[in-house]
Amino acid sequence: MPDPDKPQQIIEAAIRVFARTGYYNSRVSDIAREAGIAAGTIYLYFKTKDEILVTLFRQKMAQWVGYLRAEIAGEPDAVAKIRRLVRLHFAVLERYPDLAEVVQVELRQGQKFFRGASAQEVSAYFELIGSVLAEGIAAGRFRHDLPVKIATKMLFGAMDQLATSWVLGKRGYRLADSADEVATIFLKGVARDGV
Amino acid sequence: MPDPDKPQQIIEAAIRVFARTGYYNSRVSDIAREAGIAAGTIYLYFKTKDEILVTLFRQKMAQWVGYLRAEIAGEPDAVAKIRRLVRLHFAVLERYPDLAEVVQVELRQGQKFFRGASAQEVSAYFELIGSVLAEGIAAGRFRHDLPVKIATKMLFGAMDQLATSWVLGKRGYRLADSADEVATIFLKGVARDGV
Amino acid sequence: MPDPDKPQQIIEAAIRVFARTGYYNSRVSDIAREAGIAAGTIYLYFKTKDEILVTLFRQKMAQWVGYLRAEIAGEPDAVAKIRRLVRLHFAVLERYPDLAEVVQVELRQGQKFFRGASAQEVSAYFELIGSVLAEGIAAGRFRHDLPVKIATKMLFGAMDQLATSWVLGKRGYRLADSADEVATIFLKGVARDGV
Amino acid sequence: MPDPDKPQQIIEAAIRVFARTGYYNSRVSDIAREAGIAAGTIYLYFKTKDEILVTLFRQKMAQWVGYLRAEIAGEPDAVAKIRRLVRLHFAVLERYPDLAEVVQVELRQGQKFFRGASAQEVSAYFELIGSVLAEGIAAGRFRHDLPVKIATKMLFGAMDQLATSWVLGKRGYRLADSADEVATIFLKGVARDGV
DNA sequence: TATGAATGAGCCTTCATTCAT
DNA sequence: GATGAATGAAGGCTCATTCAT
Repeated sequence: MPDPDKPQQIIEAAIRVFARTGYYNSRVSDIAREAGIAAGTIYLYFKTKDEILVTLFRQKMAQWVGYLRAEIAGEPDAVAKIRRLVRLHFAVLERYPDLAEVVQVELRQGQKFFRGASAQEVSAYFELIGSVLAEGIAAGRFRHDLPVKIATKMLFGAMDQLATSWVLGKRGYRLADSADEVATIFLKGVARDGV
Repeated sequence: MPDPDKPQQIIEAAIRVFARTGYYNSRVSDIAREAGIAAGTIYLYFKTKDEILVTLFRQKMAQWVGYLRAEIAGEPDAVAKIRRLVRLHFAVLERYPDLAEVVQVELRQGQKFFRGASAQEVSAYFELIGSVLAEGIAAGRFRHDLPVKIATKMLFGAMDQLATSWVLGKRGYRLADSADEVATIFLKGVARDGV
Repeated sequence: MPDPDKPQQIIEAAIRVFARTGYYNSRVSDIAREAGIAAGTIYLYFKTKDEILVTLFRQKMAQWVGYLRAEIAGEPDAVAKIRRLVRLHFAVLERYPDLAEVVQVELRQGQKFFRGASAQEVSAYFELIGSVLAEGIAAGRFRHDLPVKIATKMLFGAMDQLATSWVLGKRGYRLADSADEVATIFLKGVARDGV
Repeated sequence: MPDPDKPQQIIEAAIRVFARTGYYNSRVSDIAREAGIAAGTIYLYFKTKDEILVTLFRQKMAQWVGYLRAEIAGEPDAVAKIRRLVRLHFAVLERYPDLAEVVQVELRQGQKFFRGASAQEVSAYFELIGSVLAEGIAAGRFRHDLPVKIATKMLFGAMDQLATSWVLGKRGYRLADSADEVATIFLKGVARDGV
């Protein structure tokens, strides 16, 4: 009977290993050792080394977006939702540092990711942000002529850069402390005039 | 006598090759072929493949930041400088697509870059933005309590994400068209209340 | 208690698999799947993959030679026996194409076969032919100074080559149609002068 | 400058290694060691391990057939040509034992050879034999209704089997000693009645 | 300085075999 | 006996780097 936990264990091990040495500098056998299994075992669950990375990213991104979506649903309006979303974005990264490392730094390799298999998962995040912005426009909280796509990418990029700097700065401070400021600046930037 | 042009030719060739296949999937011999020289010749000018990438990034970042600094110096105030900076950031990427490809997508590999040899060059860009923000605060155009570091990263991240999306979207539209909107949203976000 | 049919089922499955992909390109798990059992089960009946092949060859060769011996026994003289033997040789191959594939093409790998474990079974075939030739010499049908060993190998080689060509030609014609001609040419070649 | 001898050296080394351990049991690094070069060097001249084997076979077969064709051309008639051909066939194998080993035993693996890339080279040999038989028929030395294709395969198979037995018997006798007997039996078998 | 053939360490992947269930 | 998940040794191939010319 195939162990239903193995793939997950391998993915978690891969996150730790990739976070430590980077995808291209990690050997499959490193992942195996980290997972406490034999190298060959990995191939019972993943066809290639690449597939581990793609699966890892898709799964984590999907979980993440799903989690964010559920959490912000309870907020009363678009402004509160954006504030919550930024706070959660940072909180997740702070809670799962290895994951943050992989997502922020390692996954930025052309071809394989945003451009490839995982484009869909990233779009889901964009769509989540976009829908909140649209809600805010409809509610008159944001500029009625706000270019949603641009604003979406700006917010994502802003959060992403804060996170990247934090990761590269070896997490020497609390990322969450920046959340409110980031939200404030962004919200002011997209606010309806006179509000 | 060392040919003073060779290293530059190699770097330009490397940009094209990395843009096409990515750093890890590019062979030194590919760069050599692209540069019209023999593989061994590269080692007369660079100690390792890594060094090509680091040199490339440092040089281009330094040029870029120098160029931006010079260009925005002529602008009358911080607001105009930010607008100009965003426009130029996008214009450069649009003008040198291979460079954009490398900088936006390929260079996001941990260890080797932001975290390592090139941290300094990225900081220079951050400092440029930061100084403009400080100027704006001093001039009363931006919030007097603006957290400069956070705002700096937000602007950089926003531009970066717009650029990345554009590169990954195979440049199917004019990146420059977004410049003014990006600047507008950001400027509004950091503006002094009541201005 | 060991299932007495299992080894045979494995052998029959192996014949089909080897015929399809060749010995070295067949996996033990392929044989298992073909036999409808688990891979591990094979090791209850065979010590190694090699052993399957050796057992297969020995068994089939022994059966084959036994069958031929019995069949030709009823023929009145050496000439009729040779004719019958050639016809049967071809008929068997035509009837069991997978077996033909394995014997003709796959088993020709040095070390493991003629030279090794199966030498005996092949010799048995040679001895059968040799004994018919001797009978023919004694009966004055074949040259009294016929070099029996050479003639034996010639007949075997001739049949073998016809069969191999037929297998490699994807059996696009009736092999049995050549039987009489082969027998005729051979018999004329070894006949006593003036007969 | 690519060494024009390297591929040939590799082929000759491969013949010795394959003769010793068989194709599937030989490692590329074994061939390299035998050739006195590094393993990687082989890949400068051959794309895959398979390609070595195919190239080897094609080249040697072509040389062999070319040599036989040239040599028998000087013989006065078809009968003399067949005698010469058999003698030479055996002589070549006796002179190049490693080649004999590879050709006789190792190359008999389905898929890859007779059936694949080398079919053409084997056919060339068949055609050579066939043309001599046709010549003999035209000259009235062989049966006018001789089935040339069958007879061709018979002669090839006969020679081949003699050679195989000799190789497998570790060459404990002189193969050439059988040449005349083989030729005699075959020639008698195909001779025109009453000649 | 320039070349590019040669090197050989390194790694992904396969698969025969084992063994706990 | 039967299973099939797990093992881990093995090997083909790549490619950064070297060095004789």
